[in-house]
Amino acid sequence: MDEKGISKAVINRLPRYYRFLGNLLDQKVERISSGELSSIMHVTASQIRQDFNHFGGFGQQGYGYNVKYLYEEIGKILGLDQTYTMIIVGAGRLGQAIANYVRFEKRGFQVAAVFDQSPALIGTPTVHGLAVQDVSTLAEYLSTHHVDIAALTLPTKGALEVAPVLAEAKVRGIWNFAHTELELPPEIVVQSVHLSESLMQLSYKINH
Amino acid sequence: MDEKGISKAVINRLPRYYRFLGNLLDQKVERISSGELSSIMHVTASQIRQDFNHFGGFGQQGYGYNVKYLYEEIGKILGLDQTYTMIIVGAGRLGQAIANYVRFEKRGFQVAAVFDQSPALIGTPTVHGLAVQDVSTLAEYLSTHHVDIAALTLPTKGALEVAPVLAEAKVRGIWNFAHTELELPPEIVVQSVHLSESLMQLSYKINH
DNA sequence: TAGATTGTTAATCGATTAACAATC
DNA sequence: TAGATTGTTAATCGATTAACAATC
Repeated sequence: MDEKGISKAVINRLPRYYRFLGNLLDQKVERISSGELSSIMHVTASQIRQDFNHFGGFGQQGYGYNVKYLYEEIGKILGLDQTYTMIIVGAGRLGQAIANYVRFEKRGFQVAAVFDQSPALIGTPTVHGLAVQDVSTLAEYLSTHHVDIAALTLPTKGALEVAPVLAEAKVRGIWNFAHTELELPPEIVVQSVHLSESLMQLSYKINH
Repeated sequence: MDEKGISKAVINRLPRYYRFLGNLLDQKVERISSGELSSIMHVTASQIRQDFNHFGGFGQQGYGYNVKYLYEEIGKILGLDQTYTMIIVGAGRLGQAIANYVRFEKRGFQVAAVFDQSPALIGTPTVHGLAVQDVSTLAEYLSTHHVDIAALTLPTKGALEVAPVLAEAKVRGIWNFAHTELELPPEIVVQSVHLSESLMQLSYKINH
């Protein structure tokens, strides 16, 4: 299990492998060869074998890969065998969508609190009876509660204000939906989802 | 303007350039060199010059790049000088977020209709008075209205059912938020946003 | 003109694909 | 054992960086 120095390209492919393997599991497929997986996923068999080998041999010569085992191993590499406490900062439609989404889709990510700045939203129950808290009380909340991940579903200005508060509290990761880069100490992981950039890429492809 | 054969890596970077240049414009910056842009964006100056040159010389030796001109040219390359008619299929929280988002954030993308399958949502006014229509009437709608882009903000099963209807109507692009690949004729562009994969990547990074 | 900075070629680096020996 | 398929090395391809001549 030499997981050091795995290239970013490989990591980015892991969730897709995980999704396809999950589908195969649902279809009760027990084993699969790199060649079969290759034709389902439209990538080369060579890449599949190369990718899996970065983490040590998951397969068996002459047999292929055990779907359940491979699925679970990739889940472990991705850290999906653990649980994470998550807060949502920004209780607008996107924040609500993410809160619900994470709750239903993924077991390991537990939404513990939702914050917003708008008086109109504060106190409103959103998901599963979680009341929206005032974002001005965020620092206080963080001083008494452990939080692994904060999802930032609020406008740029708010995100820039909130980022240092989260850094101070040593949150482990930030899932950033705001249209801005966040300047944070290197130990805090930032994963950004720039929806406008995705839409621009779609726009480009439509025209070329 | 030789826009043929531009690598995917370059295209994926264009929206980010566009965002930074937009910020610079807001700050009334008139000109910028690849060196300055390099230090702001944390990429090499060499890459910046290489990227821009794929589309023909935007700059001037000894001077740098004119921010406004460069911003507009990249906008054109991305197709942001045009308008697009868009529909949202799936009127849950994510669909509502996207509908609002696209309306407010980006001028060129006009939301013309919103569809859902749930009786509880149909008829409900969502954004700017757009009533949610029954997804079973989608084919009919498409036969009488021009649609450039469809955003799929509904579960996998629904997305797979709706995709061929959209293909039949020759929608130009699909912005896919469902956790699945869509099998479509090659002339239909698919841009997927897999939120769960993004969250898994965050999870990985937290642990490594 | 001199200084600055691009445009562009060449060198390096990294990622993907091909090939095949190892082995189940 | 023979056939299948991995694990892994070598070859290819593509993308990034470095260097510098062109030129504003």
